[in-house]
Amino acid sequence: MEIKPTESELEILQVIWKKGQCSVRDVHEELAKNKDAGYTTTLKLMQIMHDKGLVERDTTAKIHLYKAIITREQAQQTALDKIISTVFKGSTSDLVIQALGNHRASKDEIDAIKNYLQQFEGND
Amino acid sequence: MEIKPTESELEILQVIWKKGQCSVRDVHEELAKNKDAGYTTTLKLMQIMHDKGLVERDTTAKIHLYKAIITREQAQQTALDKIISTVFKGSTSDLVIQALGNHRASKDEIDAIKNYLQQFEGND
DNA sequence: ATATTTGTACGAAGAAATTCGTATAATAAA
DNA sequence: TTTATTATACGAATTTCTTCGTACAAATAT
Repeated sequence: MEIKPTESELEILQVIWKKGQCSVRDVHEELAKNKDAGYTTTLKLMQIMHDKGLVERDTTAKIHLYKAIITREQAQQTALDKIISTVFKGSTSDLVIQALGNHRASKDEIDAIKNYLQQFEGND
Repeated sequence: MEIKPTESELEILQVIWKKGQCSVRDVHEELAKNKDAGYTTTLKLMQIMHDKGLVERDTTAKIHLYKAIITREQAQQTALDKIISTVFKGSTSDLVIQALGNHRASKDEIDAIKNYLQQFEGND
């Protein structure tokens, strides 16, 4: 089964991931800070996401509450796989180096990565 | 000005980046290895890419030759920026760690990255 | 010279994603 | 209780992306 949220779906998932559980209004108001689209647009998108199985919802109350089914990690992996194959010639290290180079990672970020790499010491 | 090639445009750009300069047939035959779409589909896409300013072309001969305007690095950066902001909460190190963790980077790749990180030693 | 092949141009169908208007039910306020 | 507000449902218009058919020009082969 494919899990490839569209652009708009991703914006919505971000809000849900952050807040954990949301009504359509919760999501819409969060989106409205950066974007302007009608309330029913957000509603419709969330209904479609439900149809697709990206979110589940509790409809016991009048205000339906949505939760993510797909995890942030899954979405991250899907997104990574896609760009590694489409723009990075399949090379993970190219991606990593480009990411570090142009985003001017902070010292903390660099440290986190160095630290992470430690575990590969002598593993060959 | 926005530069956001679509999925299909990216497939075409990959071929052009690799070969440097291509006719529609060059691109189409390369794509045909993994996909099957008609020749005129590729042609049309490349014409649209020209309209959008993703590629330039030399029309002096009957067979038009296309070159990329947008570089692979630009496309990489755009793609990275997008996913870092949409799925990685803005955190480059999260992306790097996820990339290294799940793609089982080879020893060479890990070494390349460690090596790259050397340059940040004592830089703070 | 004529037919075939190989190329571009381009309109338009098809598919997917996004947006919105209107209907209608439930709750809250007057 | 009537009115206003706040929900969901859902059809349908719009937009963007993809695909292809047809027309026609140029080069090549017969």
